[in-house]
Amino acid sequence: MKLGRRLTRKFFAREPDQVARDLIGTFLIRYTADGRRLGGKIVETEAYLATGDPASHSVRGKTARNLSMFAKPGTLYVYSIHAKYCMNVATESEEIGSAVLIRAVQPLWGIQEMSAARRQTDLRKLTRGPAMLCEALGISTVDDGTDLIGCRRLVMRGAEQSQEKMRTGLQVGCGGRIGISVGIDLPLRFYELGSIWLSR
DNA sequence: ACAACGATACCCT
DNA sequence: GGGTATCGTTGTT
Repeated sequence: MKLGRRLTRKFFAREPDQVARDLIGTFLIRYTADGRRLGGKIVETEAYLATGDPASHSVRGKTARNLSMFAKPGTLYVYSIHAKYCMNVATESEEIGSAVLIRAVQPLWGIQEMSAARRQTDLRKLTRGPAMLCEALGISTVDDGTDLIGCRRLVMRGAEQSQEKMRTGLQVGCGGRIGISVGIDLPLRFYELGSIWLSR
């Protein structure tokens, strides 16, 4: 697996649906305290808009909880739900409350560690959902507000070449978002077509 | 101080 | 596909 460059501030400083689409096929990597690598390929994301999106946590403006959505693009927004955690990355620009939810990852590195963290040996159930992947990677609200640009412990990297995506036939599908009751008609969920690692 | 509620997932069927 | 455990955030007393 050839990794490309770390994703830049500029990458995240775009509309959340653009970022969500382009994140498919990139790599999410967590380095443990002893330097081991956990993570894999991002195969499913959802965009949450700053305006006109009733499902977005930023819909009622800035609060203590969603502060990281309004931080610099590339900032991690981690929130708790149902006694679990979900991770997002802030997009566009500071003071604009938009983000991309990471929904599913294809496990590639640190299978042993992630299985232990998930208390789960079935690979298909390791990172197949936003809360699952956070548990597998050891991400919680202590990571909220982390600036991904320049963070040593948590890294997002591109594929080696943008052409590589085309050559390996990675195609991105799009549809309505999952697990919410409003704004489900908006085509803001993105996923790798044909992937067996999606949340649903 | 407290109760309701989720951008969930698990454990059944 | 349905019921429910579980807990931080939020809005209401």
